Amino acid sequence: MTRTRVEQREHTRRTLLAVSRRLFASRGYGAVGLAEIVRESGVTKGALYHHFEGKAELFRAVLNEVQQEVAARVAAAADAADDPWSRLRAGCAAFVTAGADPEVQRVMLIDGPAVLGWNEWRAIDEANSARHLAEALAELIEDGTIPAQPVAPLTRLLSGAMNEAVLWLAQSAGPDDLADTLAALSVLLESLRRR
Amino acid sequence: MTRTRVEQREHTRRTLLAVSRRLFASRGYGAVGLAEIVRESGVTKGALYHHFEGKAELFRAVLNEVQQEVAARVAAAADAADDPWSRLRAGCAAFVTAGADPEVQRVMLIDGPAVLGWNEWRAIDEANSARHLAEALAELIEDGTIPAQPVAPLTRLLSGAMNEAVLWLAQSAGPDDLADTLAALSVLLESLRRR
DNA sequence: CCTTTCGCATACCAACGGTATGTGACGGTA
DNA sequence: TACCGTCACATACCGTTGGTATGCGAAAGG
Repeated sequence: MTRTRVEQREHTRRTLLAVSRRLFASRGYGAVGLAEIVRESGVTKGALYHHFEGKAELFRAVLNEVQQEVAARVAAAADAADDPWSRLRAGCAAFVTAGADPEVQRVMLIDGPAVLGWNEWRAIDEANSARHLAEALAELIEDGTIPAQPVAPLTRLLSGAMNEAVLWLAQSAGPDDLADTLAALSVLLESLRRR
Repeated sequence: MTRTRVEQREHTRRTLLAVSRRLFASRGYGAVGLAEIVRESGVTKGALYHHFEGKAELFRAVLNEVQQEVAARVAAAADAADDPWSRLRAGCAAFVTAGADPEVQRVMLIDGPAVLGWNEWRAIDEANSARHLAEALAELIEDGTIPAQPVAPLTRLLSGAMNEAVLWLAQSAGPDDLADTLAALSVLLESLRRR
């Protein structure tokens, strides 16, 4: 059980991240105290502040982790498709299904903007999952599938629509809600195509 | 300056609401302490807890106030139009412009879901501004302008898109961004029309 | 081995949200 | 108008929280 220093360091850091991620996701940022995090992590506050600058910084690390996982799932789904239009549709569907995880929602969509501020949140979002959406749209504009227009506003509209859809689906519990939402989203996406 | 009891009560309550609204909007819910609120209001914590059950309840009252103002602006714009389709478009445009106020954004769109939870936030949103959107869409579905489909998912998609658009516009600062966003939104809305 | 570094524990603090209790003025009643 | 109950609010206090300063023991480097 004797570890090297880098091993021990990484172990503690990962434990803190995993525990705080679970607690933040289940009860929200404000309702979780540092005391509980360090208790369940088996360390003390000294360890926490040795790895992170504070509670907000710890949350930022958790958010980054969640964002990267979602981005990976979106990217994987998009890469499986071959033409640009299929990539957009597959990526959007993957995002909506990935957001079904309640852990993702609370951290990424609810507390994220409130804790870090909307600007920082958007920067993280843009650097991960939303980037794929922007790239897909840019590609479709370049090849003429979508009429020429600024990419940023369109990206934000669609990103916001999907974020809200994910949150709504999480507690609507209707069996057809997912299908209905994806159908409505399809209509919106389809409308972008040049006819 | 001698007031009756109900006058005094209403005066204190309004002052607390106005001060906390300004502070919550400018620096966010978490960064504002009750001490500062009561100091700038010229009262003590006893007064605050006499009018509100706690900090979250005070925030809820502020959010309700903001929501009702936005809803009033949306309703006014929608009522000015005569046909259902114009009402939808006018209401959407009014919402986006009403959201330009930074006070509205931080309270209504950022801190709202995080402080009260998404379910409560959505209930307040639904009872105010989002209700007009749902009603307009239902009307358009009934008269056949929009193909028959569940109203709720569509409402959430469009509401989310506009919420995000408002937040993005607040700090993009580009002169054409508002026009571009409204144009992209128009395309999305137009796509719903039965052709 | 001896020293430095570093990962973390311990002890502590200021500030915060929240509560219990006191108080003085208003408002109805005789 | 004297009285008294109610009510709007002030005062004083408490437990918890995020955050910090310092101490310590084991691993790395020579």
